[in-house]
Amino acid sequence: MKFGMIEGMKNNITSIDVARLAQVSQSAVSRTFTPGASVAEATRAKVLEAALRLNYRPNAHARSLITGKSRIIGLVLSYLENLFYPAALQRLSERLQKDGYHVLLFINQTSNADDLVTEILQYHVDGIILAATTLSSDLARNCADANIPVVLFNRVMGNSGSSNLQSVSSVRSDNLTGGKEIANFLVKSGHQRIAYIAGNEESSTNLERERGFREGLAENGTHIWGRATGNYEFAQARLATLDLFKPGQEHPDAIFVASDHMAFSVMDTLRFELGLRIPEDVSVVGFDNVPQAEWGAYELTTFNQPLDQMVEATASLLQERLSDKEKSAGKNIVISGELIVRKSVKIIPEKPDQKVLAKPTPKPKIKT
Amino acid sequence: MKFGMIEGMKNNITSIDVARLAQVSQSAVSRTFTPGASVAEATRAKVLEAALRLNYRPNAHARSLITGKSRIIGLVLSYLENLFYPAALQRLSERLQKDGYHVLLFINQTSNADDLVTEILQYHVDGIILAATTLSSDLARNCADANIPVVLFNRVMGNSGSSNLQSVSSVRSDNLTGGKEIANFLVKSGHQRIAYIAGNEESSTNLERERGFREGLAENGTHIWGRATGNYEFAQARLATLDLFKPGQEHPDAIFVASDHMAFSVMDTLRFELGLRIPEDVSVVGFDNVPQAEWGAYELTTFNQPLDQMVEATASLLQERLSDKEKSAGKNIVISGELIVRKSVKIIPEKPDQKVLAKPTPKPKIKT
DNA sequence: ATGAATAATGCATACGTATGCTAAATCTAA
DNA sequence: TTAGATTTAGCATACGTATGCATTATTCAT
Repeated sequence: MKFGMIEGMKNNITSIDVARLAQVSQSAVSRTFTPGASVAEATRAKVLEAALRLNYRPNAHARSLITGKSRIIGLVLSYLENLFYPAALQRLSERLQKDGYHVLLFINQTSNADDLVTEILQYHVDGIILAATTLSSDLARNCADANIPVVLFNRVMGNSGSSNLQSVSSVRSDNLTGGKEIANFLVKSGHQRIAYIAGNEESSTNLERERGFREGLAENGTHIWGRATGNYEFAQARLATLDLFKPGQEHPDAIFVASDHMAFSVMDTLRFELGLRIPEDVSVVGFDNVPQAEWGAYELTTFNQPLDQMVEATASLLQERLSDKEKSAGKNIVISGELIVRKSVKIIPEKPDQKVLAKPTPKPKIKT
Repeated sequence: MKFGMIEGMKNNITSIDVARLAQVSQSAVSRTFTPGASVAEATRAKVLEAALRLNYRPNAHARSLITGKSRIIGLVLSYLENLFYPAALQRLSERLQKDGYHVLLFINQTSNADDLVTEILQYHVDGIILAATTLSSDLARNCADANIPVVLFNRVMGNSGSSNLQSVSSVRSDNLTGGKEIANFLVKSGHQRIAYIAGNEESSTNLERERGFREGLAENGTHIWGRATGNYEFAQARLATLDLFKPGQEHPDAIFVASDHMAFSVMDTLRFELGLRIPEDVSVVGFDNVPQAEWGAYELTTFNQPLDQMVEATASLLQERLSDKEKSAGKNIVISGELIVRKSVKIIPEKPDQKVLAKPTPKPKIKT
């Protein structure tokens, strides 16, 4: 191999190099690469040719130093095992790229969100999306001070501490209604012993889904028959199932599992460890409607979180904050979803001789 | 809301502000935040306190402008449906964070890799990881010129064009041996009509796996009985399966599917559309060993790609290139995996009266 | 105590770009 | 053609930090 700096080989080509070659000022080069700037078509052409020849690309760091905008969005995730998040990540990424933004990704399986956000702030990101993670009120204040818009994706800010932070927005689906509709559906389809397997007890998603579920059951004159916690994890969901199906005692005839990801674990456990049939022996309902839910092995009835709409809302929310500057306050956007009926729930025909439910509830039809 | 700049409210706190408050020079502040720099403990303390009070964080852009290092790694992915990639992403991200690097994520489902790398280069990333994507030789040259190390993850550079680029490394598992071992296993366990469902025809993973598979079969005196393409996609894998199992004709008794993700689709199709039992009627083998493979619904026999080792190798490779500067040439690292036997393959007892292998291959029905 | 060696500090500059301002060039309307 | 309006080009500066160099403070051995 030849020695280092061979003719024409320069490591960092700057706008000055291009300017020299194109016989123009550095300003002209800059303006050529700044949309909307005032450059004559002729010089623009000269610059572009020189840039092409030298293989020049503007230095994003220098640019953001001047403009104060990095066109980077910080994205924080907790885990990716649950396919809902890879799907969300992919769409968010593509959506932001379309707007000319780039994604600085952080996964805080181990470390906590606060430290990460601190690191993110060093890059002077234009905005932050927190998915599957919450942030402390301290951090929220920091972001507010730095005037960086924050969007919680699929979470809301706990009212612990200052939830009055108007720089924090959120996008989520209508977990409350989701829980309620599932309750309705299970009761109407004739189930009597309805259990709940919870996700992370502190997460807003779990709280809302469970509350909606309880309210829905109450409206039908019944209540949760059994409950266990799966913490949104596959392995724990199995244990929760075993807990609800201890041998020698009566078991649930339906389970609402707080996420599809856990529901798959529950279904596997029911079928292959406990030898039960779904839906003949037990009905299972999930939440999220991840791609796997429609796979033949599961055919899971679940509540759809409209990912595209959620992503779109998140991106628009960011855009709005980024243009309006101080203007818009933090919004909490709720996207309504819908029940997707597949084959994991048994429709129990109403036997006339059998007191099925609270009052009459005449039609065990399916509601969408 | 009150007017803009209230007392003590400053948008961008710089090292100069900290210096002023701490009664030291800007240099002292810089050195305090530069590991290994020469600062007295006393001044360091003063600086840290002032920084804390002002909530100061060094500006990463300004820093990289000076140092020429951004501590950012560009990571390019194609798709995330296949759980192998989310898993890889998560581990890569955590591993790089541990080394103080941050991940700029690009997903090029739609756009092509070349444009993306162009964008990445604007951020003067310290390195690039390409997973589930190849890059053109043009791009490789660009990166080489900019002296940016590139690592292909789970891919090798096609020999199209200049594969002599010594700035491009690669990390992959031993696909060849994997294919071979699977062939061996299927033959030894008594299968006669062994089919292959391919991934993306041009991908190095598919080429290597298929080649190993063919060689393995050849060593056992047999060959591929049927073949179809699933292009690494769930829906296409179903069509490939239907193609191999056209009604009224003999069908395979074993299928090697080029990825677990496709294998799930194949299994669902076999069971729920074609009414076949696994492994009694058909055996299925996958490749990757994604988490789902051990789920009760599938229990998929597959070849394990040791993710942790691959990630570790990738990170070390980058580190090596980043420190040694010009030194190290591009390496191609191959990590050996191993067959994970679960329940999706039937072990057919050797019947004495039946010539099992080598010669006969009684019915040359469909040939690919 | 004293000179030598070392550590700590500050000054000034450079990184690569965007942009306000001024001067020059070009265009428009009589 | 010419004055005025408009577009374009260049100059100079600022963004926030790291770092070489010179200077001063501190340590250490003798």
